[in-house]
Amino acid sequence: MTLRDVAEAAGVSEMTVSRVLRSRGDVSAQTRERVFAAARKLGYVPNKIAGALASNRVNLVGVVIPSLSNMVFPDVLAGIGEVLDETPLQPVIGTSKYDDDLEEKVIYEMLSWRPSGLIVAGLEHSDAARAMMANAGIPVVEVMDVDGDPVAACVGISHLEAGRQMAREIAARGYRKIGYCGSSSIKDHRAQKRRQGFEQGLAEAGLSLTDACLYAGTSGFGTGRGMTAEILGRTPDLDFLYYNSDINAAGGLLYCLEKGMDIPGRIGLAGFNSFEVLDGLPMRIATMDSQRHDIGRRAAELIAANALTNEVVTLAPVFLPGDTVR
Amino acid sequence: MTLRDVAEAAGVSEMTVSRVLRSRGDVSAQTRERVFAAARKLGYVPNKIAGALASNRVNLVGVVIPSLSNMVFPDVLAGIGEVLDETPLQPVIGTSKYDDDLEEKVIYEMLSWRPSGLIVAGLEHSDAARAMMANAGIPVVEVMDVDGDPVAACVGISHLEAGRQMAREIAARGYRKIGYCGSSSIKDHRAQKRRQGFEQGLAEAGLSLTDACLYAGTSGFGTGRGMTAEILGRTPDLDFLYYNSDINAAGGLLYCLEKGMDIPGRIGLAGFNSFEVLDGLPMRIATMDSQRHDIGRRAAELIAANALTNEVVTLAPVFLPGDTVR
DNA sequence: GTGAAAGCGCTAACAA
DNA sequence: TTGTTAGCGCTTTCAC
Repeated sequence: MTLRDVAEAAGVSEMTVSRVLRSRGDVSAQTRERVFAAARKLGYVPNKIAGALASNRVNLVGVVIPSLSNMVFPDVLAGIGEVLDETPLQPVIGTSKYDDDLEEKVIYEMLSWRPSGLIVAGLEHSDAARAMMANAGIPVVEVMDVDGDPVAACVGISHLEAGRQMAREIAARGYRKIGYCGSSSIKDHRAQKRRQGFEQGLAEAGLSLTDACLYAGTSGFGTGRGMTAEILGRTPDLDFLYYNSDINAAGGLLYCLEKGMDIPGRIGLAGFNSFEVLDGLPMRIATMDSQRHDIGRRAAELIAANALTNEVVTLAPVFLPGDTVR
Repeated sequence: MTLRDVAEAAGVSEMTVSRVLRSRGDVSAQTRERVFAAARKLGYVPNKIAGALASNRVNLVGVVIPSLSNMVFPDVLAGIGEVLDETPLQPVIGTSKYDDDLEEKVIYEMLSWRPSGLIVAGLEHSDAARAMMANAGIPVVEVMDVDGDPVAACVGISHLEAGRQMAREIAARGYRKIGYCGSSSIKDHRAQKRRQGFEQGLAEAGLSLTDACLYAGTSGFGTGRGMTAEILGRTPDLDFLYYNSDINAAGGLLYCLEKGMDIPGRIGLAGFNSFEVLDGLPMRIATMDSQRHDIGRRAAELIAANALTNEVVTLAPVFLPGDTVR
């Protein structure tokens, strides 16, 4: 089923069919109707492969993220989608599973489709991936994080600063024996930066981390619960726990409540990300809104504007005290 | 940057370059090296658009799901990804936002790229969408649900039967005043089928639904909490609550525990889906594993095998009693 | 083992 | 307003 078939059925040239189906140029209402009728009758679906090759235009935007299971990324995608819905552009998602080599392959695959733009999560990539992004000749935006050396445009928050700010909030509230619960994966660059900023912030307040508990695997209530049990078992006099994610913090919260601990008096808790699903826990967890929806929007806006810039857009995360800090 | 550039740099024909880069046919080791070197030096990225047009092969599999925010679908995608990772095929995701017209457009867009297969969630589609799927000429698989009239191959569970089975389990455990909490959206076909099956199952046990509470919007702890407060406020003597989703059930669980209710004695709770993140709640919620990971795998296997069949694969959901039923 | 010619289905550019 | 021509970058096919 090709344009030619439709053209024959409608008794016009292929070019006229092409014009009608793309609403380009002037075509008489009568011809247009005949073409539409023929296309509909034949169930014609245009071949974008051929169209893209001929026009040298591909209305796709590659989006490379580590994972879809981490609730952070669907929110970024939602922001991207909102903006691209107003344009002819369509996002195409690829996942890197937190693996730089796989990310490189995914980026390569995407670029081989000659998309109109590329959005990649994070600033840490293989040299080859960085080279591809730099030479892609299309708008490329690195998202989520601004602490590093972007190859291209960049939209995100400073996770270092987010950690530092959290430390300041905690210190100002008089917590002194502070523990950290997070991922042991060095691949989780942003969580590592938050922890680093957090420790810096504590140092600036004359404090330091008393204990830390790390896990391998996925975040979850069970994970948060387990880490909390472990760290409090080891260091019972901690008066604050900072978690890499709200999900883990929620597990910790449930654990502490079950143990009858006074929150936020005896112990305070804070997480990161601000997930809407969690509204409805016994207490609202102190957290920081990571602005991921806006990050998606801003990145998509740069792509939609065909901006070949290297500008860095730094958004400010917002501290939400909730109920788990004094 | 085209094949021609690489060919010139390597001093061979375009055809030889093409063969080397696709590892097709016999090329001398020496020539192959020269070509690789040239390609690497130039940073050549093949143009899949042109390749696809010439070879009439597109190694993409379209996957159309309602939403990425609903944790159900990332699990299905993970199953699909696992299988396709063993093949040259790549999934491309599109979302319909629970809108039949949008779904139709997304399917149309996908088919216009001439993918090697198509996976679509659900059995309810516009007539045009059904026609496209029937005439796509590629393997098409409808997933999640088997209660209905598939156009193509189909892999899923019976949500009617899942609801019925849950009703049997509840009735067998002696619960008698039963409430349902779920979505008011008629677009959530599978939840509607579970409810319908649930009511049938209750009827078979000589019972009926005492009350129901519906919400518009997204599921979440807050939503579950709110529905639970409302339905128990209205009908305080309910002894069981069946939720459309574990997420809402979790909110209900937290609410009931706060009110000091005896679970599962005074009241029992059950949800649907079995989400791993929720392991770690104060009690394990009674639920049903929806087999979504396997559904993804089986669907992808049909695509990978290039199966142009209309077979229906019915998987069996598994009842998990947890701690919230007697 | 390598190359030349033709053409995939469409659109840009120009002609009528 | 409509049609004609050329060609996008690759792969298929066939020749050497």
